[in-house]
Order: sequence, then structure tokens, then C-alpha cells
Amino acid sequence: MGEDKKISMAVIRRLPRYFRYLYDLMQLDIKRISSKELSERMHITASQIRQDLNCFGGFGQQGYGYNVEYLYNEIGKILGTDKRFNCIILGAGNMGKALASYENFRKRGFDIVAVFDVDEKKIGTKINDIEVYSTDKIPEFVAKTKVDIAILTVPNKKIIDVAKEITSLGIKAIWNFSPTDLRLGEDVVVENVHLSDSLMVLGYRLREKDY
Amino acid sequence: MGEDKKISMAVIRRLPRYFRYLYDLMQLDIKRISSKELSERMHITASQIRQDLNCFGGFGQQGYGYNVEYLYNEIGKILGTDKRFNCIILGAGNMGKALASYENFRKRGFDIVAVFDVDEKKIGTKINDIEVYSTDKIPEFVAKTKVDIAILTVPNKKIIDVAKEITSLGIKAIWNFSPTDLRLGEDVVVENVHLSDSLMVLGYRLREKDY
DNA sequence: ATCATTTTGTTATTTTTTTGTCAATTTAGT
DNA sequence: ACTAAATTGACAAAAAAATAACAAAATGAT
Repeated sequence: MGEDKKISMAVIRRLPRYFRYLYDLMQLDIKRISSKELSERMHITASQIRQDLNCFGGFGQQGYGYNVEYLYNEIGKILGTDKRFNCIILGAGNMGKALASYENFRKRGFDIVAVFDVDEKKIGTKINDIEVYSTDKIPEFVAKTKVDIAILTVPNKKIIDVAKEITSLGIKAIWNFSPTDLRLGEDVVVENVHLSDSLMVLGYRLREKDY
Repeated sequence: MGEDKKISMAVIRRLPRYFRYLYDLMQLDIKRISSKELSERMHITASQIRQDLNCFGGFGQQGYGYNVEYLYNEIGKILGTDKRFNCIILGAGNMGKALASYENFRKRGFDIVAVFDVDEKKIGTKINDIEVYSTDKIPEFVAKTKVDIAILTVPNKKIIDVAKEITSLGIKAIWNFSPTDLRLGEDVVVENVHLSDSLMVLGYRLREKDY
């Protein structure tokens, strides 16, 4: 026991991409696919696909390839899309609203169950049928509803305090949209989304292209 | 001539992060910093910092470290924050609105100069002082205004067609928020932002934590 | 001015990641 | 039933990335 060799983050971060491509294949009514053909569609090597998938066990068959629907479901299980997560959004600004309105998250198992803001004018309103509460109500809400993930779209100045409050309430996962990297100890997982970083890299690559 | 050894994307993608940390140091009135101290703040090795920076030349001084402001400015130059980019947003939905309203982009050199949508009700309105035009007007607009970057927040079904139209007009950089990976040939640079992917990885890591 | 300390830039080493190879297995055609 | 073609899973090799090591240079205390 204790056999599982650690799977690298590089592999994990590719899984959602496989998941998307397999979904598209299902939409096209393609029932089976070889690592070679998938590699051509995804612009990665077939070797990498096979090696990635083999981290989790053999999903394919020699001479046949992979059953698209089966592989889709298996990757879904690995990613936990068969489970549901309750999420709250902190910050009902433009980004908070955009995320609350994004239907894809629900499809992937992430339910936005509440939005919180300090702005009196927003409190009591609804975003895409989701109620906006006062930030004061967070402890109360978390006490009576299981909250798996906090999505933080608060102003950068407040991010540290908000993150601390949230973790003190026992929330163990944070999706952070502020420019400040969060790091909250061993037992809180954080995904930092740095949109500006991505845009700056795009700017770099654009300028580099024409020297 | 032709001397510059290719700098890896891994390094480039870390630059915005250095940039952020250096900015924070300036706010704290810290004038100089060693790779060791910065490494502790950033939770990476000092070795990596020195190696990354040396891809672009020596910005530090032995026995002293790095001058925070100087290094900030130099990384800014590498990233092109001293240049300005004109951007248009295609899709005035929630995400389009959120991005149009995000002030940080302007600070980093990215000006949103127009938003386009097909929805009659949105056309003619303004988002954060930026006019929303009909999608029909894109060719006309691009002809008279230099557009460096197209930010795509259109529905997934339309993304391929929109991307093709945009590139046919000569736009060479795309910031893509749709779940479909875009790949538009050698001379168009694309940054795909897959928010769902990031959220799914967070879900994976959360579940993994408690087995 | 001297010397111990600090700290870079660079090269060497190690680790991780990606890619290539191939035997074993399955498919599919005849 | 036989055989050629396709394709995986496993392992080996190569490439890339991260880390360590250290000489050279600057600092700062005495």
C-alpha cells in the first residue's frame, strides 16, 4: 500500500484540456480515438498523451485506441466532475458578477450558492438568481451551508484580510482573482488567477514577434 | 548578431510575477533586495531568480543585490509595459464588461479602445466610458484605428468564426476567453485563458487533500 | 586599509518533463 | 485461421528546467 507515485502538477494541469477535447469528440459522435489522432488535434505528442493517461491506469486498448466516452468519464472522475462543490463569491463587482453568471461552472460541478459584498446597494439584489448578502453574514452562512470553495474578487487591498477570515471559518479552497498571490498554509489550496500576467505575456509575445 | 539564445516560456511566464513583487517592494519603500530575500518572499529559490534575470543581462551587483526600482523598470521594459497596446473587446457579455471595466490593464499599458457586440440593446451604450459598437463595424474601426490585441469573450459557438474574421483584418494577437483553444498560424499569437480549467484543478487539489 | 561577510553571475549537477522506442496485444482484412 | 497493420503501455533516452556550487566582486565594520 501507499503505492501511488506522486502525479506531477504538469500532468494534472493538462487533464482539463483532455477533458475538453474529448467532450468535443463526443459532440462530433466520434466513438474511439488513438493517441496519434488525438495528438494531432491537440498539437502535443502521442507519447505524452499515453504517458499522462498511464499515470492513472490503462484506459486504452492495444490495436484499438481509447473509447472516447469511457475516457471522458474516467478523466471526469479524476477531476472530480462527478462530485459537486458549493462555492461562494466574495465581491459583487464586475468580475464577481461575470463569474456568478457563467453557466459552465455549474455544468462542471461547481455551484455558486451565494455572493457577498459590502456595498449596501448590492445587498439584497440577485445575480443570475443568486442572492447577494452582506459580508457580515458570511460566518452565519458558512455555519449552516457547506462551502467548499471561496471565489475572491475583492479589491486587492482587502484580499489578505478576506482570505484570513475565510480560512478561519474553515474553508479549504480559494480561487483568487486578486493580483496578490495567496499562500495560506498547508491545508488550504489556492489557485491564483492572474489575468494581468496573462495579458502581459501576450504583449511580450506580440512585440517579440516583430523584434 | 543573432546571439540571443532563446528564452524559454517558463522564464517569460515568471516575469509578471517578479514585476508584481517588485512593485509591492517599492510600495513598502524598500530600495534594494537580494535574490535570497526575494526568494523567501516569493517561495522560489534564489538560484532561479538569478538565473531568470540573467537571461536578460545582469541587473544586480555582487555584495549589494538588486536595486528594486531599477529592476522593476528593466523587467517592465522586457515585458513592454513602456509601450502601449490598443485592445478591442469582442462580446459585451458579463466577462466582456468585467474586462472593459478593469482599470489595471490600462495601468499596464493596455488600452481598451472599443467593445463590439451583436446585441442591438447593447450597441450605442458605454461600458466604463468605452463605446459599444455593432460587430458589423469592426472592419471599419480596425481600418482607421491601430488595433494590437483582440480580446474575445464571445460565446463558444462563435469563437472560430470570430477569430478568423479578426485575423483576416490583420490583428496579430488574441486574448481568448472561450473554452476552445485557438491556433491561428505562425504569425498570430494567442493566449488562451481557460477559467474552467483552473477551477477544475482547484477541485482536484481540494479532493486530493483529504483523499 | 584590511578583512570577514554578502551577494551576484556563471557553470555544473540534479531533477523533472518530454519524447522516442519497441514488445505485446488487438483489430481487421483475406 | 492467418497475417499485416494499428496501437497501447512500459521503459529508455533526450531535453528542459530547477537547483546547487563557487569564484569574483562589492560592502561594511573595525
